[in-house]
Amino acid sequence: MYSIQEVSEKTGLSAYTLRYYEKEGLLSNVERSAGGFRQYTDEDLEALGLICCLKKTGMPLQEIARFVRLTHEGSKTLRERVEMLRRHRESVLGRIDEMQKHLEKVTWKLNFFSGKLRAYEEGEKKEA
Amino acid sequence: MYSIQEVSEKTGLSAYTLRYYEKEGLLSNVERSAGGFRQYTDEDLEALGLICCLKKTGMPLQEIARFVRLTHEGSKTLRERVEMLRRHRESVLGRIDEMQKHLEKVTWKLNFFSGKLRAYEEGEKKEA
DNA sequence: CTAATCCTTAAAGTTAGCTCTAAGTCAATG
DNA sequence: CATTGACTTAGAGCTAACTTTAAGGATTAG
Repeated sequence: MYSIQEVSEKTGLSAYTLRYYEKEGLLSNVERSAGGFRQYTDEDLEALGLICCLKKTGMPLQEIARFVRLTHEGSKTLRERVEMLRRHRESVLGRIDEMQKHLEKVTWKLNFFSGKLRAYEEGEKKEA
Repeated sequence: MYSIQEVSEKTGLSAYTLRYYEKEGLLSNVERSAGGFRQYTDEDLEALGLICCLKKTGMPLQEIARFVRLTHEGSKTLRERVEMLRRHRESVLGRIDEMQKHLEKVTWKLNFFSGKLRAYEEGEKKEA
């Protein structure tokens, strides 16, 4: 059982954000202490792991919330969830691919300017 | 020479966005017709290519604007520009790497749920 | 000539994803 | 028992990157 502060440290998400996520339906059924304090279980941390993973790969919070809702509806939504993950996976693959293409251009530009810089510094040396 | 509309079509950026980018200093010295209409040259398109590339790899507009400003200041800023590109390249590499790691988890989850789905559909068949 | 396109400034509106504050109460720790 | 930290709701504020509107005027292509 972890306090909101501990989970914040473990996940890198602020306590504000954790409450916000809960409000937005990304995380549900978080247990409470007798006094009403959130008590996160290891399962919650697991779930947060998936959430962060989906978020970091660019899935919008709304869609993550939908995924979580479907999960709570049980097996009859399995097809839909698999479909969501499949599409998301495709989109991530696409974005990685795009990034790599753009990276080539960045690298090219970097080399280009590095060359210019070397030439320029040669020029400076001569002047000195 | 291309009209703003044509450039919009070529780049996928709206005319609004093109004017906005100009205002923010991402694109400068765009030529004008006698009547004041923007007339983009092939060079401008080139520059837009780099801008889009940097943007798509996650560089904030402010930083792109800085890069463009430095470019206009000539060779004495070469070192700084090379440094910017070098750092940006590193950050892109890092993000691609992170994405790939997260992708593995997505793939794993997808396979996991696919398995569950198959089992579930088997169950359905038996019932029918 | 006329319809379609472009121009301007200034500012408001939008979306996503937080981030923080207020105001007041309650719980846990030493 | 005092201090620290958590709780609530509701709403304001923030950043980035647009997007749109308003209002009026000028230009260009066919």
